Formats: sequence, structure tokens, C-alpha cells
Amino acid sequence: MSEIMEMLIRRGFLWQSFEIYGGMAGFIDFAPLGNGLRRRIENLWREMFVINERAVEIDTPTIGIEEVYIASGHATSFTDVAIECRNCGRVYRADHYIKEKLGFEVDESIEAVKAVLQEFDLRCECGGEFGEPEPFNLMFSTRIGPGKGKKGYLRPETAQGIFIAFKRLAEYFRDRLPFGVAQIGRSYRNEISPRQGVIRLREFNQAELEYFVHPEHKEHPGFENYRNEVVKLLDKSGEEHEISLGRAVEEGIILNGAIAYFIARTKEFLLRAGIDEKRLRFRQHRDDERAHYASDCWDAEVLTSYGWIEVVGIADRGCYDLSRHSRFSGEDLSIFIPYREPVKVRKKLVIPDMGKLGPKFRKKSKKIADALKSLELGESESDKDRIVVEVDGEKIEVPEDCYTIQEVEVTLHGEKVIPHVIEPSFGLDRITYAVLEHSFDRDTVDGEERKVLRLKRWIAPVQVAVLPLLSRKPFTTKAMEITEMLKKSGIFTEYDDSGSIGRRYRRYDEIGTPFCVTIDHQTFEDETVTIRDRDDTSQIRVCVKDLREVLTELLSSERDIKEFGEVFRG
RNA sequence: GCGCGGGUAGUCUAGUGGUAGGACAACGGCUUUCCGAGCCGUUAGCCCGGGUUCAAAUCCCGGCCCGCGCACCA
Repeated sequence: MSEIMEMLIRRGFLWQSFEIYGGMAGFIDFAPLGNGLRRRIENLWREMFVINERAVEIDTPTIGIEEVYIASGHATSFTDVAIECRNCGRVYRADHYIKEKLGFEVDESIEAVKAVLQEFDLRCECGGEFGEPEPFNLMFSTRIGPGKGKKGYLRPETAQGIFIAFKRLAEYFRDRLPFGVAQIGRSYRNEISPRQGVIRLREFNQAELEYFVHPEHKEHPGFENYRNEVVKLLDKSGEEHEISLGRAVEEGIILNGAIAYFIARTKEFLLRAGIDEKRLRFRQHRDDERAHYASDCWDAEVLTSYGWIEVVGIADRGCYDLSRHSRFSGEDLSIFIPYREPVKVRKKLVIPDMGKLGPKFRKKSKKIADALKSLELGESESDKDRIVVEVDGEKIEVPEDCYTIQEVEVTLHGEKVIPHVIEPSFGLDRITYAVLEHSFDRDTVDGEERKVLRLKRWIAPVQVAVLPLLSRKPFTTKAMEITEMLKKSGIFTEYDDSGSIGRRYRRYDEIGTPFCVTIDHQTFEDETVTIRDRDDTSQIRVCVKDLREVLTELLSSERDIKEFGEVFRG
């Protein structure tokens, strides 16, 4: 176990779930300090991606009914067909194995795979025969209600809950684009082999923003502020750029301004959370790597002891999700966008003659009529002597005498569009872990090595520790009094009188507490206490009556404590 | 899922068939105690299940977990 993991467990950041029953891979408990840290990172995210955007936050169920994931594509594309060797027990993804050995694509269905196995007598590399192909779905399934119940899945991402509520959300935003909808919560993936501590979990925390934009204006009003921001980009061909975001969009490296804007905000967020800029990069998905719904996707990756890991994905999901849910639910999920000025358009309309259509096409005539009405004819098509329409997949020739063509002038006040969506999706567990790794440091104090967690002050789970120099009255009572006072002002404060003062300083250095307040002999002479800085162990003296104000200011900034009082024991 | 290695107090670790030992941490006490001080005391452990044996932390089988490699990661 790495030194940092050892500390995180011992000090109460992360614990193995179900530990007394032997544990289960892919699940962790957020212990007191880890929970505090993650909550603070969540709040920073909320501040940056909800409060300071035209965005709202919602909370939808973690269980979804089957229909949702059939529409989203997860029920099928999230399922692999697996084949297992009867001899050596090795399991392959059927489509990959067939592609590799036989060189062609196969349908991802049990039947298709079975047929291929038989026809080509495909065998495992060890020479063994394969058993029956079996589906493996990366979603956890469950039953809702008694008896056989209704099939449901635990959500593999929070996003679908937002797409499903889109009609209500669009109305909430009074049909004005762009707007964003966020969700912070748990998602679930039944990983085949979870590894690497908290990096690949079966139950994890996401913070996702779905930012809905007009398909022809994929921009963000805030992008101007970030046009000159220089970022490290690794594009899909593997080329590295150190380039301003404005130029990256102009040169077509980044597909649009909205993605670029969120890359900038993501960078800002990660740095404020405590990620080391030198260990941060943005990497574009290769064409063969992108998910089925995305047209461009950039990952924020951070360098950890596990290598470069993805902590944020920023994808242009286009209109994929809304279109799919519209199709599968039958609901109109478009937004009506009015033109500035109404536009008059000359149109050629096809008017079906039901008197002729009816007897000729019988049951199909209604659908044929609808198809005719929805046709948009160009100039050249008006003089054709028949029209071909497609009804239920069948091409039907409609003779000239069944319709008339009328040229009319219509006034268009706007158009219906299905918005596109730009999705920044954050893995909170990974970010929390990476922040811990990047904050973990050691240095030397008085010739002795010290472990110190250099968390950003506003992120630390314990912000202030109040320590009586001596663990007896009146030091203890005064310290407890001050602890209560700080807690009442909303500062996460801990009181600790156990062990020598040096030992206690080390304890709080290790968990990243930015400031220790010490009550010493002088406190009883002049009502002052010391504030000690975690990073350089320096101390100042401040009056107890100013303590709350000084600490509040220090905790929300990176100002030097020496600005706030006289140096003590310098 | 496969292969290799591992699993002993909270943490790290000694222990190759015969009474489980240490260090650190934690807790209580003593010490006018500002950077892991000292002294005394206390708490606390062989991953789980089965087998072999008079006797298993130790040997065998299965499971779970951890690490590494392969595979997987919409």
C-alpha cells in the first residue's frame, strides 16, 4: 500500500466498505475527513457551475425504468457479449475477439456471435472450445415493485434524469436558450474488475452539468473572459499544444466556444480545489474512442501515482439524447425559437385528395396523406407526374391525380429546434483523491521530517484546531470556550488537548488543517492567542476578540498570517 | 475474468507445525509542556470457511480483499 493510502485510511479519509465482512471491490466509505473534503469540493463546484451560471440544480432518482436506458442506448451499447473458454476459463469480449481473429465486425447479439462461433469453429488461444455466449451489462439491474415487478437499472450517469425532465426544465427557463441543469449524485457501473483504490468504483459520485444551447450558436456568453487563457492541450492525433483557448477554437482544435469555455472553467475549478497545474492536461478523445453520442470530447486528466487519470469529461453530446427520448417517448422535446422578424416564405404544399387516395390505398391512405402534407417541394419537383413517399419503410408511388400542388405564402414566426447539449461531467471521487495526492508533502521542521497535507484553506475538512498549551485548567476551559465561539461562526473547528503540543501540531499538519490556535500563559495576561500556519509553522499573536474575523479572512484567501498580527517566537 | 505475489493489533512489522512478539499510534496518569520528549499503566491482532494433524498464523482446498501484468473501462 502506498504511503498516502496508508495515511488516508489511518487518519479517516477513506475506508474499505463492508470491511468486517471481508470487503467488496469497487466500494469505499467516505470516512469523516474524506467526506468533509468531498463535500467542500462539491460546494466549490456548485458555486462555479450552478450559482455562477444560468443554471439550476435538480435531484432525480438513482433507479431508472428500463425505457430510459433503451432510449439512451445504454441497455444495448452498454452490454457486451462475452464468451468464456471451457478449458482455461478466459473471458473475451466476443466482438473484439472475432474482429481480431477473423477480421470482421459481428452484430452484438447472442445469436450472431453463436452463429459465428459455430461456422468458423472459433477457439480460444489455448485451443479450448467456447461455451454459450452470454450478455454482460455494465448496469446494475433491479426489479421495482412486488412479484416479477418492473425492470429497472441503477443509473450509470446522472445526465439521463435531466434529459427526461427536459420539457419541464425548458418551461422553467421560459424557453430561452442557453440554460444549464446540474445534478450531483451517485451513479453505478458494474465494473468487471475495479482496481486502483478509489479510481474505479462501482458506486461513485458525479457532478454533471447539461448546458443546453442553440445548435447553431454553440457558444457561451462568458467565453470572452477566457479567450486568452492558455491551456495545455493534447489533441486527438496526439499533438500537444500550449495555446490560448481563443486560438484553439479559431484553429478548429476545439470544436466550439462552449466546449472551450467549460475547459477554462474546469481548469479554474480544479486549481481552486487544489490540483497542481503542472500535473493537469486536457486530452481530446480519438475518433474511435468517443462515445456513441459525442461529436467532440475533452478529458481533464491529472497525473497521479496511477498515471494520467481522467477526472472530468467535457463532451458535445449534440441532440442525441433529446432526440432519442423524443422518439422513444413520443414527446416533443424541441424548443420554439422565435425569429427577430417574422419571415414570409413561399411554399409549395401538396394537398392530398382523399376521395382518390382512400379507395386506392385503403388502410394506408391516412399515413400516405400525412406523408404528402409534410413534404417540402423544391422548384424542380413541382412538375413531376408522381410522388414517391415512404410509409412504414415501404416506398409508395402516388399518381398525379391523387393530389394537387398549391403555392402559398406562409408567415414563419420562428422554428422548433432540438437544443444541443454541452456536458461537463466531473468524477468527484477521483478529484477528491487527486487533490489529496497533489497536496501530500513532506518537509523538515527542526531537523525532523514532517508529513503535511497542503490542502487549499477553503477545502480543508478541519479548518482550525484549538489547542491548550497545557492540558489542565484554566488552559482547557479557555480553549473550549474559544472552540465554541469559532464553531458558532461556522468554522469547522476541533478542540484537542491530548499529547504534547508538538505532537498535536503534527497531527493537524497531517490532515491538512491550515491553522492551529494555541492558548498559552500569555493568553491570561493580555487576552491574546497564537495562530500557527500549517505550511511554514510560523506563529502570530492576535486578540481573542479579533480571532473570528481574522480566521474567516485567512480561510477564504491565501494571505500571509503575518499581515494580521505580530510574529510570535519568530 | 485469467496469471503471478501478498493478507498477523488502528498502522507498520517478527514469527516455516508446539504458550503470537515488537515499534509507532490511541487511551489513562506523572512532568509550568510551543513543534512526533520522557516515565508508569491500559486497550488491541493471525481475512473468512473447510480439510490434514494430538496440535495450524504456519501445510492443502475454496472464497473474499489488496498489489502487479493481461483483458475490460458505453
